[in-house]
Amino acid sequence: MATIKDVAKLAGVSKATVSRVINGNERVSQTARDKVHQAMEEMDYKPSALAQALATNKSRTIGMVVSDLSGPFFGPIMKSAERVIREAGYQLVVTNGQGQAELEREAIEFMLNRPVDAMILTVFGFPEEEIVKLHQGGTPVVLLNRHIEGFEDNCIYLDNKHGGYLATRRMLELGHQRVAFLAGHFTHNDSLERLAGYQKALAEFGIPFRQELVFDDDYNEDGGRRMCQKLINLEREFTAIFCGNDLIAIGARGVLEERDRLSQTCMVGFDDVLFARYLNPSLSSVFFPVEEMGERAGHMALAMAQSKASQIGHLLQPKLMERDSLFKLKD
Amino acid sequence: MATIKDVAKLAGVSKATVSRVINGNERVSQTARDKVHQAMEEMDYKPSALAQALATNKSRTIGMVVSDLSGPFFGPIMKSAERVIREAGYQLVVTNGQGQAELEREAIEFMLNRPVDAMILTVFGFPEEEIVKLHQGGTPVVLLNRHIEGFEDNCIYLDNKHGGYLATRRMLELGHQRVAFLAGHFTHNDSLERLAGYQKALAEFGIPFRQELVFDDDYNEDGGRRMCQKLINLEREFTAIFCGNDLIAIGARGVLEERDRLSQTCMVGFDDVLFARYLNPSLSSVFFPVEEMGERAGHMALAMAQSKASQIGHLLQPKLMERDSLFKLKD
DNA sequence: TTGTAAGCGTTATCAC
DNA sequence: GTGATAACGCTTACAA
Repeated sequence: MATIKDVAKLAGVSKATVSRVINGNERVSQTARDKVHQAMEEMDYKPSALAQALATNKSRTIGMVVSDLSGPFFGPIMKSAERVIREAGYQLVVTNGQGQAELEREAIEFMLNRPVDAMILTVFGFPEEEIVKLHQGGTPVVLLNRHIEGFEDNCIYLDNKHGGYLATRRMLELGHQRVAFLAGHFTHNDSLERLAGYQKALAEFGIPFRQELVFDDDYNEDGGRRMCQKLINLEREFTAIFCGNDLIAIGARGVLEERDRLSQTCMVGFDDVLFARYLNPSLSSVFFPVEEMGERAGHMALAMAQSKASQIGHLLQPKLMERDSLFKLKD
Repeated sequence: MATIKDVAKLAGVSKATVSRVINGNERVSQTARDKVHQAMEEMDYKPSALAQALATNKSRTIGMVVSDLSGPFFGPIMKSAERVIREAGYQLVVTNGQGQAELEREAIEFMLNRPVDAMILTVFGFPEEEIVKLHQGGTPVVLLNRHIEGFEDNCIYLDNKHGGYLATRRMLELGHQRVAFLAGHFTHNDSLERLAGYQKALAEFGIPFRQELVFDDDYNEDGGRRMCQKLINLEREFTAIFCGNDLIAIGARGVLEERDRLSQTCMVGFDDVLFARYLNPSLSSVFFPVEEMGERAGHMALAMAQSKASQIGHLLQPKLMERDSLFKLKD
């Protein structure tokens, strides 16, 4: 690998001049500039990002910690963030936190030592204070799907309450009076917010909130199965179900089908992951603008990495995607 | 941030000694070692991976280029590779190549300047010679899903022919005689190999190969739709369809359903992505051991990064997942 | 066993 | 405009 020294020698100038040419903006004579360019060309010289980083204390790298490197939810977030970041000449480094505090901490430390110029975090186990401390410690943080008081400027999150409201309202409009809510765990703030939206819609329609129609469990297929089984086994009356996410919906559908109630049960999921539309009957879902979240996260992180101010909105709006699983109450 | 110098001063030793302690294996007196450890603790010292990389010419970083950062296929590959790599104390850097030569080249250059100790590539546009040259240039390359002659030791790929064979054979066993093949583009080697398996099965059953039952198009839902429409519009007789991947299968199913032929058409997809089992009727598919591929890729890249020999298998075996969409020929 | 000093490939501060 | 030269934080001969 050719170094700046080699280029300098070949071009007959000093390293300093070559460096100036590389970094564009300096005052260098046209003749020197030409010689340098030619030499760089000739040697196929590429500056070492490593050495640049050491010298400037800027790595042009953005770190990202996600809860699941695979999976339909984080994929599009990563993808759109990566695009934005790469277009800016930065590089994205992603690691998996798996939603576990320990792994998340390890992932973050890893990136700190690297280092990165900013971090995009989707962490659940990692405590609030530490996130704030991290940011104050000099590594700017963008926090996704989590809302820390006094730290709002660094957070990007969905209007979960409105999402819950949209889904529930639509089912009520369609005549359903008994709408169950199979939430994810209420330790997740998202779940609580969606519950609030659910309640708001009920109130608007003058329907009393029934605690016995609300369940919480894991945010996955098994959780969905368990909640739906309880719902049925306890003989709770219902004609519609609002699910905390699409995986829960999948699990619940399995149970409904076994009990031969699938076609009579109105259902709305959450996130609108890719396969929702492929199911049969297709699943209605509250669309989560994942790509937009990724883009905003990328832009925000870049701005912070360059200590620029940015006017990026913190709140994303959900949208109800109506499909087969939404229909009028049958009697 | 505390540096090695600070630690040395606090511990009352030289930087060299601290460095020796950090890197374990050197001969350092116990007393010195203790003092250093205590000082590191006290200052919460973390060595700069950057400076280490510059000094040693090893970055403890593995780069990966995928064709799609989101999506059900690459997610699990990345996830398992990341786990393996992280457990070894290395870091994975992923970038998106989108299957486009230009982007792929850019992504690779990005990583070269970083630099990375090894690369895992899933690239389609990037030319063979350049891949080999890259490897010989000193950055070890692991190549996924592509098979370059004379470069086999660096490739990990699926036995596509066997996959095509398994799927087709099963449909023939179930009595189907007219099995269509909706492939991805035949510019992909994978497609050609699967075709070979398809033909092998036909031959075994003494059924003549009919070119008019084979179509090629994009490896996605739209491609599947188009191929299936052609198949039907051209009035080709068929009772079973083998699809080049699960997205093609999804597209084809859509068309079949519109024509009211879904329940009578036997179908097998390829890859066995997450949602195949969630479809209704559930989709049979040739399972692609993506996680194993990711793991092997990680191990192989690590071995290469450390110039160790590795005995990692290059060929992965597919498996047929039988679900609702596989059934006996109805008459 | 330990310290000194050179070097990794850049940038940045000075003089000239 | 340009060139020495000292950083940046670490590793690694080589000497002691």
